[in-house]
Amino acid sequence: MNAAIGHEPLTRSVEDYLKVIYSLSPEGRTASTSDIAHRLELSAPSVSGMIKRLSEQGLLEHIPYKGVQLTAEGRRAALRMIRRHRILEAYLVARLGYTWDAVHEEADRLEHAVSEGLIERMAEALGNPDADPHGEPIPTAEGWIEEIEATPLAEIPAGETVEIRRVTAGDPDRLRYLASIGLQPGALVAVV
Amino acid sequence: MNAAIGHEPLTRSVEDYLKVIYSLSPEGRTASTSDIAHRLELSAPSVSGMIKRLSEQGLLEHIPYKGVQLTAEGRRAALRMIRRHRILEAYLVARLGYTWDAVHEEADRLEHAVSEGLIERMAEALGNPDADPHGEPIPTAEGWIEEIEATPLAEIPAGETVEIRRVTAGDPDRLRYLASIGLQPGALVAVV
DNA sequence: GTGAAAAATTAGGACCGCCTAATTACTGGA
DNA sequence: TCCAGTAATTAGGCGGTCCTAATTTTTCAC
Repeated sequence: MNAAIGHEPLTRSVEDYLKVIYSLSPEGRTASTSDIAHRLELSAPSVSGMIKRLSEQGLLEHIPYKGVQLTAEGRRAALRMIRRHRILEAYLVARLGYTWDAVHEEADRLEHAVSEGLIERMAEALGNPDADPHGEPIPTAEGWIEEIEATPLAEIPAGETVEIRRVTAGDPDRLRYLASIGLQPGALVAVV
Repeated sequence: MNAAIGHEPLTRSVEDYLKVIYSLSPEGRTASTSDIAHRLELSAPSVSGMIKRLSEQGLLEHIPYKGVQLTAEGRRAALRMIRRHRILEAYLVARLGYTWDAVHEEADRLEHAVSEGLIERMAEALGNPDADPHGEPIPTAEGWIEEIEATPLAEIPAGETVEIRRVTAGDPDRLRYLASIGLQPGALVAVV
């Protein structure tokens, strides 16, 4: 019945599981119980139990003792959360003076509470950006996400000048340091 | 231990109870179980159970079969939620194009998720407003709330011209109607 | 190929926040 | 004053999400 309107409301927990599983199972690969548990800072049995419920709900496929993969529906829900998260981060930085090291935590809580409508208003207010402050691509409302390709800085030969695409660090201290030396998406750096 | 830092984190449910109890027990009066249940759209036994937990936590005082009243701590928490709610409403209207009939629902969800810091940034971005879009006063961060005095429009004698202070309607349809005839806080109306 | 370590699951329990049904306490009219 | 109606509480349950302890399955090194 709710399938008709697109998606039944998911709990915060479920939303968190889906996001983590999405990021742990790229390209048709599979996420393990213990990796999920580690990322969510939960015990493995808790994750086992949730996996059972989620696969019964059709959000993921589970091969016992092997791993877990999102279904199309699970992936859609995960991308919806990632879109929310990244638009929130972009908005907080652009409009409310947040620094990129501080937005993650705030967005992590807000992403469960904002309505679809508010997210779209925020996106629109920003001119529908396609990346968040860290350079991560923002999925479209339809669930399409750009596969961005970038070469790790470490692999750039000395002497070349390149543009920073994204910064995958998560640690606030590290992010502050990187910002302090100007190492942010869009910056041009010469490798020495 | 958490009392030292001001307040332990409250659950969404608890926050909702405190808000409702605050609004139902003005001036040292008491709120009844059934009124609370009605406002929260919960069963009376659920409310009874929660009241027990909240009074054990020191957030309210309960005289069985008589009613309930917030403690200083409960009142502080309630005012914190009201501040959040009203700043959110003000921000959504001022900065994201919401109309005053649509903000309530959004703020009701966000108020549980925003950080103190975000609320203060929003307030600051708006120049620390002292009322929300409905004219309701916004408590300060310290928990002080303006007692606004206004005369119901119905009590104004015909022929007088007065300024609308606040509009206590909650129904979105009614609010849209009132907005359509210009009946919003700040408007000057002549009573006929 | 086997046995120990690692990973995953099952078993069993707790807490929160809700419910309905049953009971108890209060209140106001005859 | 007493009793009926109303309000509140207690009793007992349930789903969701977490936990620890015990068990099972898999994997890997020898």
